[in-house]
Parts: sequence; structure tokens; C-alpha cells
Amino acid sequence: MKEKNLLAELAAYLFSASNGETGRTPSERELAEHFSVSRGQIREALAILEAMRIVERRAKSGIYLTTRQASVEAMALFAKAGVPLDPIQIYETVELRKIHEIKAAELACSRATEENYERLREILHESELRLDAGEGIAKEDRDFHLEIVRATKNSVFHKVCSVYYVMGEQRLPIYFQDPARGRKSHAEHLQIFDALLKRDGNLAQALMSAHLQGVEGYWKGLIQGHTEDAGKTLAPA
Amino acid sequence: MKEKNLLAELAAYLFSASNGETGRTPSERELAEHFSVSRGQIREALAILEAMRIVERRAKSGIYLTTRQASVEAMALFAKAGVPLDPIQIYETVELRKIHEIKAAELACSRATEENYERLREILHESELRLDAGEGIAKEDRDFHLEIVRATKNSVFHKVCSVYYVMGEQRLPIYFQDPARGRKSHAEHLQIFDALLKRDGNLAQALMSAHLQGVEGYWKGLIQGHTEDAGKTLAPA
DNA sequence: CCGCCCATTCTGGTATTACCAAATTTCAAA
DNA sequence: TTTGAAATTTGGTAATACCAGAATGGGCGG
Repeated sequence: MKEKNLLAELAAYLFSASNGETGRTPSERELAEHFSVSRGQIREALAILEAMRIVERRAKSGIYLTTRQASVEAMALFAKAGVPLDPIQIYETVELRKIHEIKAAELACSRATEENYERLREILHESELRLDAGEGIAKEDRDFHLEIVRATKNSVFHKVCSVYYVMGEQRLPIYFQDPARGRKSHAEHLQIFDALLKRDGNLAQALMSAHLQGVEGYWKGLIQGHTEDAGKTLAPA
Repeated sequence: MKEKNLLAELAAYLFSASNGETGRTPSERELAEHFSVSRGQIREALAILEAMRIVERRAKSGIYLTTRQASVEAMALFAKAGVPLDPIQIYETVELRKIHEIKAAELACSRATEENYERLREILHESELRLDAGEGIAKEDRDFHLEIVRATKNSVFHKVCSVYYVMGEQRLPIYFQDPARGRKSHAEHLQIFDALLKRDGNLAQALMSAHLQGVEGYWKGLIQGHTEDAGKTLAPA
């Protein structure tokens, strides 16, 4: 057991080892023994999981899963640990992305500064280099979309979006495995960038909407094929 | 010092006691002594703050503030501790609310179930009782808006919105101090509820937009009067 | 056989102590 | 002033102990 991922490993283990009826998990002492760490380490991890509202620690009673439904933070955590998320939640996240980013594209048209444009140019340039090298553009895709959100000059907006982009770190590479998808995505990014340059809010909005519609369709198709084996199986360490 | 808010108190203290240049904070041992708790307690709190990306713990070196810009989680935390937020961030949050909730109202029109309607009825009824008693409707207002988001049947959406509603727990009561504001807000809620019942997406969207426009205007006015003394002053314990 | 009560066990909450190794600081020698 | 080695500080981790309330199990009474 590599200690670095104690938090993620613990989260996954709690789900697999908890009482299905009550949601009660093994005690701190048992967990400490299972992971071969001190109780203090377990308590630190549990404190974080409690702050994320994944578990609830009841004094003198035990540790309980607060819900079978993972929190946003938990989803990001599980994604990092390689724990499959409920496909429904993936789809919901895409829907939320549409709500956020279509509006972000519109706002960015009136608020983007030269700094944003410069950063977007860099990202698009990097994308081309990677595509020419036959590589995926997972990171560049995320950077592009988040930079547009940043261009709204609403820092809260940007932080909220950053949260669920963390979740995609494991999935985006899959999406961009197909070079054709990377090319298509990049071409659409260029169009969106043009609209931003022209500060044409309606056009940017429409292009972003179409762009995300494609993403949504991809996941919808993928999810329908994996509805039964994905999800609930929270892989133990 | 009441132990219950160690996390919030600690967060505030770290900002006030950190080195302005390097962002280095007092050591764990010093913090433990300052708050009269064991090092273990401090470490649990720091683990949470680190997970929130508020601080960074460098082995054998020290604890450092990662940024002067608070994360969304940190904002919620500070709000609970009574630490004033940057007025700009309050305004940004309202803008994000508009993006979220106008769309939520539209989606809810096509997805709301009888359960949602029933819950909304309860909340509206409770609002009236409290208004008649001359009390504020901070909690009911939050419940009403969050229930509409819940009616979109997008759990990720709901969780994201819940995060920043926590921040309002300290401010909404101020907003509803004026009984007239409560009455006006409640009347608008009733209109929105009617639109939801009729499943008229466009109407619901328009009403929600107007409703939030009023909220935005309130904060804008309040902020402009407090721009200089609010913010940066992170009150110590 | 069922239900109630009490003693035992378990559990989280907290504090204390101790070591380690690396980072940091101190300070004297060059 | 510069340099470099020694002393100190710091986070990381483990082990132990005690508390008080919750959970549990068994025996007693009905």
C-alpha cells in the first residue's frame, strides 16, 4: 500500500466494507490495522472525508456513510482513485457543464481581456503540436474550457467549474484516444475562439452549445453500453 | 474557545498570523498551544484545510497559505466563522446563482415530480407562517431555491448549488431583516411556483430572472456602501 | 418464550510522549 | 564577508492511555 493515496484508498474501502443496512464502517482501530498505519493517520483521512460529507463520525458510536450518493468532492476523489462513478452522475456533470459553459462563452465575449486571448492562443497552439504528434489533447481541452470560464472574471464561477474538471482527469484521456475526436474538438475550439475574438456573444454561445452537444452525445452512447457493469462496483484497494 | 469551531477559528487565525511575505504560518506545536488543544487536533484541522487547498504542508519545513484567494470551500468556511468575504466574491456568487437558477427553473418545469411540488408547497406554507409571525424567511428562501434545483433531477447540479448556499447562512438573515423584503420575495416565489405548476418553462425562467435581479440589485447597493471596510480584514478569534 | 435491565465491551475524542529525517537557522571559523 | 558544520526546528508517524457515552449481550423476571 503506497501511503500517498491513503485518502482515496480509504474512501473506496469504506464503501466496500461498510454495513449495507446501516452504513456503519469498520472502526478507526480496525482501519488503522487494515492499512498498517497509525490511528492518527486514519483520523486525519476521516476528518477530510467528514468535511467532504462522505462519512459522519458519531462520538462513541462509529463511522457511518452519510449517503450512498457521493458528494461532488467525493466524485473528484473517487475519479482520482480510479473508482468508477455512477454513469448517471457523469451524464449529470455534462449537463451542468452545458449550463455553465454556454453562459460562460457569452459572458467571456464581453469581458475577456488580452491576457485571456493570449492564453487561449497558447493553448490552441499547444493543441496543434500535440495533435500533430498523434497525441491526445485532454489537458489542453480542459485548459481551453476553463480559460473561457476565467475570462468571465468571476472567480467563484471558475472555482466551481474547476471542481468537476478534476473528475474528468481520468476520463478525458479516454475521450481523446481517438485522434479524429481530437481533431474535431480542436476545430470547434478554433471556431469558438474566433467568436470570442469578434465578441459575438450569440455566436459563441451557439458554437459552445453545439460543441458540448457532441460531448454529451459521446457519453450518452458510452454510458448506455456500460450501464450494468459500471457504477456501484466500488473497487477495493 | 469553544472547540466546535476549531476549523474555522484556525483558518481565520492562520491568515492573521501568517508571514505576509512567504505565507508561512506558525508551526503545529505553536498552534496547538495557542488553541490549547493537542497537536493531533491541529493536524486533523490542517488536513482538512489542506484538502480544501487553503494551506500546504511542506514536510520538515512548515505550513504555508497556498493563496490569498479563498477557495469555494474556504469561502463557505469563513462565512460560517463570521469572517467577512470579499464583497466582490459575494457579487460573483449572485451572478453564478443567476446562471444556475434561471436554467434550473426551466429544467424543473419539465422534470418536477409531485414530490417536488409537495415540498415546495410545504416551504411556501412555512414561509407564510413565519411572515405572519413577523419573522425572517432566510431558511425557507434557501429551501425554496434549492428545491427547484433538486427538481431538475440532476444531483450534481444540486450539490454544487448547495455549496454556495452554505455561504449565505450568515447573510440571508440580514437580507430578510426588512419584513417588506420577505413579503416581496414570497410573492415572487408564489408566482414562480405557479409557473412551475403550469410547466411553463419560459415564464418560470423569466420570473426567476426578475426575482434574482432584485437580489442582485440589493447586494450591489449594499456592497458599494461597504467596499472599503469589508473584505481583507480577516477577523482573528 | 418474550421483554426488560444492567454490566461488559467497543468506539470515537483527546492528550501525551517519543523518534525520525530533512529543512532551517545559528554561529563560529576562515 | 563568506562558508560550512553543528544545533535546532518542523512536519510525519507511531504508540499508549484515559474518558465517557453508545452498543451489545446475557441473565433475570414475567
